[in-house]
Amino acid sequence: MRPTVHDIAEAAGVSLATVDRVLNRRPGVRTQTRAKVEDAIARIGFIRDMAAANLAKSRIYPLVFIVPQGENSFMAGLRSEVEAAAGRSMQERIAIRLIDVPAFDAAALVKCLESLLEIPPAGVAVVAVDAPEVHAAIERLRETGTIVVTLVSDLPAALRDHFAGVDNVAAGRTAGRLMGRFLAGRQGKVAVIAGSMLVGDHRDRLEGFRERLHDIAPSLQILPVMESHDDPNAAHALVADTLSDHPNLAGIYNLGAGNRGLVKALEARRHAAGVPVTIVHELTPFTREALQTGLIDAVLNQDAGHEVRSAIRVLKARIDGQPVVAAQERIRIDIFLKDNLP
Amino acid sequence: MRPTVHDIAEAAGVSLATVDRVLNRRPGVRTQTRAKVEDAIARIGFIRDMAAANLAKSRIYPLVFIVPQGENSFMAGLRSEVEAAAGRSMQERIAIRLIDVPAFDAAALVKCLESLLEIPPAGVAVVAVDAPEVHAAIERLRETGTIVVTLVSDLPAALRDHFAGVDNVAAGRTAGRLMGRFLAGRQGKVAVIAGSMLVGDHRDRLEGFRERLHDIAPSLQILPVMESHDDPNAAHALVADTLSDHPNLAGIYNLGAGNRGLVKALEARRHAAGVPVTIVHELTPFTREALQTGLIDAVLNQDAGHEVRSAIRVLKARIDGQPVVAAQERIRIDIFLKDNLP
DNA sequence: GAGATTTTGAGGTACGTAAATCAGAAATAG
DNA sequence: CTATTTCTGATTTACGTACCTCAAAATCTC
Repeated sequence: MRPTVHDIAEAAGVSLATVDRVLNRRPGVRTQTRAKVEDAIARIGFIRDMAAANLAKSRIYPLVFIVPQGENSFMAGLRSEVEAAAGRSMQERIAIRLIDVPAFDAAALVKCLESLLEIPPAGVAVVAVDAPEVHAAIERLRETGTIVVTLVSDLPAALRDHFAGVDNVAAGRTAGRLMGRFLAGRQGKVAVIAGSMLVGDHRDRLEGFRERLHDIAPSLQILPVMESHDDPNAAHALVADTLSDHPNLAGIYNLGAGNRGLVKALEARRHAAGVPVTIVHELTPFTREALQTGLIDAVLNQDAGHEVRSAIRVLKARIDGQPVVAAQERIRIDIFLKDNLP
Repeated sequence: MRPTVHDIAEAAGVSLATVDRVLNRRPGVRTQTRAKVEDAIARIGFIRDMAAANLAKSRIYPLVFIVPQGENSFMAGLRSEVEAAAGRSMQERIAIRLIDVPAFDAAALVKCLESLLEIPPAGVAVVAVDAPEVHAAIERLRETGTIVVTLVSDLPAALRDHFAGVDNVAAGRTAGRLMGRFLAGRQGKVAVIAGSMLVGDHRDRLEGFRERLHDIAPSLQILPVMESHDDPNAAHALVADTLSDHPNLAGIYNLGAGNRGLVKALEARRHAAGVPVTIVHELTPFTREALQTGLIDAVLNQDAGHEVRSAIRVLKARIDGQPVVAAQERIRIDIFLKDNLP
């Protein structure tokens, strides 16, 4: 039988009340006695039954998810995953509040974070904007004891408790390798579209892509990076223009959102000779369709559902001071081809 | 506040005892009364607090994992994931028994399944061998109320409650596409090595590979399939022979295990001109190393840890008659290149 | 309509932990 | 050596569900 708090009390030769004081970090225990109890806990291998503890506390974990507003499919998917998780809140003893903030807006994010200071939730998951004022706001929040995990977009590691997202440099390298291999030995030009070079993720992806493509296929020439601001219309214009400027374009890499526009521009040239190898990020209804019809060659994806569920698991664990199954919480860079679509 | 059993009693105008009889399918309730209670449950949206229920029952879920013996790294990894999960059994209220059976041996598997009939566990996860006698044994086991999920290798859907593994036809197609794209427009021969054509997974992968490679790169010629019986030494011999018979071999696809031998054979030719494009299955220390050094071009992988954890989650849910988050339980076909290694 | 049978109610204990109260013991200060 | 403060023990209630017993009520049988 698994040891209980009573067994600790017996093993340590103290009362249940004292064990409780130690376990729940309540004051009024001498260091000596505390050590005795902690020793007993280690000796008999006590593991707190979290289910029973939560029952006794009638605890719910108040969690806040802060997600950028905006039309793009990935963020919409992320939001709906958060909502789905909120729907399971009863069973999981969590209470999720989803807050929308304007995208790429550090000031708005700071304001949102500050509003949490009044009644700090137990945990916060935030799609971070990497700016000094945001750093400061998160620091203040964490000082209240709130656990903070970054979602999709990271901050320097010291500022948050965990990151639920992918390694974007590696994602860029992966895109670079695929581009290089798919264009095996060919010469030509490759267009790169970013959302905004002010965003960390996009910078990381570009860095990785450049590095790897240069390694593998030095004969390919990367055109100057264009910025779509994650807007489908802008992406459409950029791609259409590039395609008419460079009829023999070898490849296109869109490391931001706005794939809807990109696909539209490609579609217009569907039957032209020499369609460029196209690699994009995030599996959405549009990219899925384009992958299936062959307009897009590969989609690199981060699974928003996994990210949300992982963030929740990690938040709960960290709030309870419990360990995390690291391998389970690593978000992978999925490569989707037409054949391994989920 | 979330509704409790007391709320049901009140809403239905019956006593707690009756609610309990209905909830736990105990006898002695008139159909009429039962309906009243069930109606109240639906009306107030009662969701049983499983944590409290399990606490009251001091329940543990007795689970059995049946995994093939054998040296290959993938199965060893799978076993160690099961053991890791068993190590968390305290916290998750599960009791896992891990049973080894000889690989690809239907009779041994049947014997093992039959031995479970005496004290049927609540759930069984089995790496299935697809044979009629196995079907029958699993049917008998399920008749006792045991939930059965297949792991890695599937059976016809009607025979099991769930499959925790990947779509192997899709995996084969994915390999075929990668091979075709990496060999863009080249002509030549592609060698395929299977473990055994008697195993469903391997047949599926081959089917998918052939189909897709033929679509994409009809100029490539697939050599007759060789069988390694998942033995590294056999794989080594097969690859070495093939390489000397076909010095200009364009590609190698190993859809079974035994990659250690394959890598060794490739290594011997490392500095020869025209190393073949090599695609294999399952990320192990050997394939990871070979991917890193560039001997292997791509590894298709199924994450054994995910499969085991998913199997456990599904077993627990099915045992309790609870719903499953389908998206969370879909095991993906991971494509690993040198750049997106976890 | 009496007796037998089935169905329902009321109440309790248990699971493992949290959290509180209050009395008593031990340590520290003066 | 008191007076005070700090620690510790004993006990109780609660969380939401399961499961048990015993009695009472309703229904069925002849």
